[in-house]
Amino acid sequence: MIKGEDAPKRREHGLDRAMDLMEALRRAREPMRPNELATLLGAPRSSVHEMVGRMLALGLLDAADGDGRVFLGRKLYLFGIAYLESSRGLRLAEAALERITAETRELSQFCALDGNRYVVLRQRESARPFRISADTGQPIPIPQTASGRLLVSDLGDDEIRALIPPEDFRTPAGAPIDPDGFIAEVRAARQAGVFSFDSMADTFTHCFAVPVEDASGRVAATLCIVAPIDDANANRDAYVACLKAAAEPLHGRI
Amino acid sequence: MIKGEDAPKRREHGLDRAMDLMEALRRAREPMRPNELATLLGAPRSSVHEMVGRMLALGLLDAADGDGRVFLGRKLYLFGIAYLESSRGLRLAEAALERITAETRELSQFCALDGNRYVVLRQRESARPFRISADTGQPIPIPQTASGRLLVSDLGDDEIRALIPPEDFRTPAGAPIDPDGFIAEVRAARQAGVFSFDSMADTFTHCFAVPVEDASGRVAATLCIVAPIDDANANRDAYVACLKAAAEPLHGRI
DNA sequence: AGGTATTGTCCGCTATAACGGACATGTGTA
DNA sequence: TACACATGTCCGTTATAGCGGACAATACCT
Repeated sequence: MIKGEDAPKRREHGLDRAMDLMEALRRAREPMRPNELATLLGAPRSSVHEMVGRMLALGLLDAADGDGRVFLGRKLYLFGIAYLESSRGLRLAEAALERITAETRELSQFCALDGNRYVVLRQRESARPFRISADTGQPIPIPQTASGRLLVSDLGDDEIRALIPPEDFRTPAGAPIDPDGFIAEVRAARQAGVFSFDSMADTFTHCFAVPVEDASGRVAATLCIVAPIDDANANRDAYVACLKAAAEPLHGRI
Repeated sequence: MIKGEDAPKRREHGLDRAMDLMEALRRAREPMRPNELATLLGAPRSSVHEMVGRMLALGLLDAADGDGRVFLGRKLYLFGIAYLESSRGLRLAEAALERITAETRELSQFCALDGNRYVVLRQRESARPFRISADTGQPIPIPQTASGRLLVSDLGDDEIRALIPPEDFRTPAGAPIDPDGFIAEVRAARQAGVFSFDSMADTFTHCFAVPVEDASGRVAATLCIVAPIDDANANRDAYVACLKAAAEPLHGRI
């Protein structure tokens, strides 16, 4: 199973290359030139040019601006809509979020892992005057999130260390996060069925997260509340109870 | 440019095959087995099996249910979100829809072509008690829609006939639509800068559509209002004026 | 203007991915 | 039970897609 160290001229499969291109554009969050993509990925320029051309023809990429820059295409948006409308998990989650925000008046989120990063799949914004919001779908280092403690809790210590890139053990501000302490929090969170802490993204919010289990009992997603710190302190028990109650009908149905 | 008629054992490129699979699943709107997909597409079973396996590993497809059925994967949803958040056209359209529905209290839509079909890309629902809604992203035969008259209006007569499949010249109920009459409506709609008719999808709504032009002056999308027939009759001029005003800032920016 | 760097295009080579067909397994029916 | 059919897996063959490198065109400095 272990491959040789000296990569002896691997020739990449087209689909993998296409995937790399789309992921690179998603991370960049802005259009790029074929050559930029090639250098960023360390891929042959000619291959990237040909692949970009083919993806443009299919609508997987769209031409941006006047020059040669490209970005994710409209086809991907249409596929995304189809996924959204046909995913039982997301439909159930939507109902759960509605219920949570209706009851608590706080921002609620449905989150999962995307590879080795955390992402918000759906969120329900509160009707508060000062609205707390976040970017849906944006990959975030796992250790920076409350949900992250739960989403990796089915893995062993070594698996967790192998999954999370070392550079992700840092706060948004750049301060290091201790892997041992993180893993300790992971174990405690899974045990308690909840994790909460003051957000690392700002200084005025507190995040609660509870697990949503799949049919085999593994943590497949989380439900979260992001609340102003004062609210969080005042309503901690009610918020946690609300989250757990909302997660109940989702277990085994994700 | 013209290929030989007798397809002499064409071997399909992997990316095209993957695209065919995803499109088939999108049209089916439900999970399918690899074999179903193979027979539906007329593709080799072994190739489809291998491709499905690779796409599952990449997250482009997800396993559905317990058995071997697959559907569009979460990755596609995440790409769709990235497109949505980075598309200037959709952002502008969102603002236009908000304005239209705020002013008219009617359902407004932003539409475009997806290949040879019409799709709703974004919509803004009215706050009416009897809400009129439609499925976003679902491909619909061009002749069944008011927007369709505008979206093909940059093509010549022959190009229009070549683009639209013969079976699409039918109402949802199955009644035939005359291609010549359709093309006449196309020309009149482009001339007037608006098209409206009673919806073919039901018996109680009326649809208005105005074009949104790209930088080269071609119709790249449409803005629409779907209203109860009585409202449409009572407010025709105001609705058309509202649509044209909302479309104005979008021209050349799509 | 001259020179350097960057980007897009073209083309032959070859590793390999799509294919076809055989095999194995499971499922429903007579 | 036996048969027919559908589905997943494996493997050798061969068309071809990804690669590397050369070339051309353009932009950006000095």
